[in-house]
Amino acid sequence: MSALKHEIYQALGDPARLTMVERLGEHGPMTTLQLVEGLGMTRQAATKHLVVLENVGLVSSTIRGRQIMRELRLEVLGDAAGWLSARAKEWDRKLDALKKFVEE
Amino acid sequence: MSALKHEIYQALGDPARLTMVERLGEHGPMTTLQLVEGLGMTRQAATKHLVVLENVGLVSSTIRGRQIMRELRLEVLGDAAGWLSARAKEWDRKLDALKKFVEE
DNA sequence: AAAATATGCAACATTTACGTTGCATATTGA
DNA sequence: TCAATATGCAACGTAAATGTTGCATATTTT
Repeated sequence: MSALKHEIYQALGDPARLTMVERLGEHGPMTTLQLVEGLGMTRQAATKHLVVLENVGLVSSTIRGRQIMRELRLEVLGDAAGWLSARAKEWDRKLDALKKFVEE
Repeated sequence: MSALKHEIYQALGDPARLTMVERLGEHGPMTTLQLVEGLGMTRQAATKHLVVLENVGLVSSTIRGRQIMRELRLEVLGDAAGWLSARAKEWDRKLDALKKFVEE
């Protein structure tokens, strides 16, 4: 599932979802019930968040018997991070050049 | 105005706001009216988006007579980009180690 | 087979986000 | 001074996001 740029950041822009992403990054694949722990919400609410993350490609799911393992897709996260970093650097150069131009 | 991590991504997670950030990065400081051009919304709507960007520190404003110059704060954007990149790399190592451990 | 576990799905309530219209205010330029 | 420009502020409407409850289904485990 490929997504527009802003959709990735929108997905990361919710505290519960960012926490889930962090957990998946720190501890590897886990189930809905493991992910919902301590978030202060129901399993159903957590599932909705996971669907959002899945829709933008940040998380993938694999059925394991009666449970579903959710996994962080680092390529997608890496792309989002890379794009932002590249823009920040690019704009830094551009705005610097612009500043010097104005000062002349 | 310092913000929680997810708030920065939430701010970037709207197409109109991301476009504004891109414009400010590409062309330097500009006014509300310049920023709203081509976005297909009223000036008042654009102002609200700019307030969101300002609240998370991504944009700063300076009054210039009857107009307001909006400026991209690259340090803040760089921090957000850096944090995401650092996590992506860190988790890549961790999950790789985890994978090898499981395979044994 | 029965109980426990892990999940899906749908209806619903509440809040937040996004955008509009209308009018007020301040600054600039003719 | 008067018109044009650039903006602020508030009320309002609508749609989307977030969360809940209740019940159904599928898979272990005992």
